[in-house]
Amino acid sequence: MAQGALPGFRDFYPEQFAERAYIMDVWRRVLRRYAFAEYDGPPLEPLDLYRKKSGDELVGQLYSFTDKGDRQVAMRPEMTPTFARMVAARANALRKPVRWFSVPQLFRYERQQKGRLREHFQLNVDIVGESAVTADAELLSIALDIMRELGFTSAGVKARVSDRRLLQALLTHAGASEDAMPAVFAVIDKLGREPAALSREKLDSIVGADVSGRIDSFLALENIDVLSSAYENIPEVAEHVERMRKYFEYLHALGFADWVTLDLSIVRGLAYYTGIVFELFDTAGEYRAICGGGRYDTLLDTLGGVDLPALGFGMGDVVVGELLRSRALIPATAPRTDYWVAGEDESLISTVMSIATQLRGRDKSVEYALKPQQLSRQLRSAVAAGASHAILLKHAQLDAGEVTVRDLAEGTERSVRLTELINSL
RNA sequence: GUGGCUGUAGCUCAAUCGGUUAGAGCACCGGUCUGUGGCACCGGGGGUUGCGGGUUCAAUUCCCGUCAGCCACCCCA
Repeated sequence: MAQGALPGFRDFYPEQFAERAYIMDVWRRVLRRYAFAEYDGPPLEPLDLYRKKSGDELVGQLYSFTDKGDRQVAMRPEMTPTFARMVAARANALRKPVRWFSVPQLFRYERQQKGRLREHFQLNVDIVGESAVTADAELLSIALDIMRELGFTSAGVKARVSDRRLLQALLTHAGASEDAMPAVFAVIDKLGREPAALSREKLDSIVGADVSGRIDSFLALENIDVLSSAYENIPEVAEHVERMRKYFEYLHALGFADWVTLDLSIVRGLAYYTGIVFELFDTAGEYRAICGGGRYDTLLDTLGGVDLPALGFGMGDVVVGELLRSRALIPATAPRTDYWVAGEDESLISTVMSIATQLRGRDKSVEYALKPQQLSRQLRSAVAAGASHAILLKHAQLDAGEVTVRDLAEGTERSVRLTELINSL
């Protein structure tokens, strides 16, 4: 058997390429509606660019090597550092808020599994320079609008939202100490991925049973109004609850109230997020997160030395593609050939070419048999190619300047002057 | 990186208990067809049974290794 693609890499045959193009078309179409501009950067970056943000554990998962100039380089595993560099370099000149998106191919050296390869295309959407919660609502609205455009409804896809500032305030109010916070976040992040009893046990050992019990009960809250009335008299929490309440209000105004649920256990790893965070899931729970993002107000400072608030999300093509395929939501590709030109015998090949050229001059997609074939065989090829019309050339008709145009879907045909046909296009 | 399952034609599968030249459908190419497509019939190309080693008179079949795929873990995008 022939050598295939490298593990975790994909060959895109025309059928797969069509799926990928469909997804990317939707991404670009929706982002244009939200007035975002597309950018890109290099697929290969200095290894150090990723060391700063991620530390050495992540470096182990990078597709990295030493180039011929003895530079340590890595295939980009994410877009954010590149984005941060680009924004930082022109921070003063850019009109704020910056509304940019990109569709980079990203790489990571990891064992592949469901919904996860060593390479994928990921839509990256970012807003820079706006700290108001309106920006958070606008951002999530984009992710949800994409899912709607792809054919999903609020019954099939849900966004779970949280806010790290709110979670922190609630934890503090429940009695968790500053020192315990990172460990508590780690346990909360793992809720749902490990048995509830184990999580509870870990939590008990970090903060004690009393605090742990209080944490358990507020994590279960899914209704912002309940949360709101429970904490309205506790200023250090109420401030953050109020922001979340507004977030829901704005999402309602943007038309996505049904798609969003509060879930304080959403932490988004232990990464760089500082505020509102969200993840999109299929409601059947078959796939990993479709998309994730949130606010990262300190990252541009860390990476680029520019203190600007920012927020963004990433959405990969692999999970989205699997989900679309399983829900039969990928539209059939349209026939790609407009005309198939067929001659009744070999002597007409030059005429076939000439007519094909005229049709192509009218921006039509045209094919014809490259070797002599019987007319029946040519028509069979035309159908197989998905052509919508065949143009049949016969000596008797050509003498009068006419050709036969056959509608391959209807099975009807008509005789028409060649010049008229061309000029009508 | 760890563990489990699976590898036969481009695809889906077959091959008795380990036994002759590894078969079939679909797809592809051609013929019947000097002619107007999807049908039918006939023919053709395509395989180091993932790869390597072992056991055996004999391995697609049993054993070991390896590679690849799937799934889960780790971790995250």
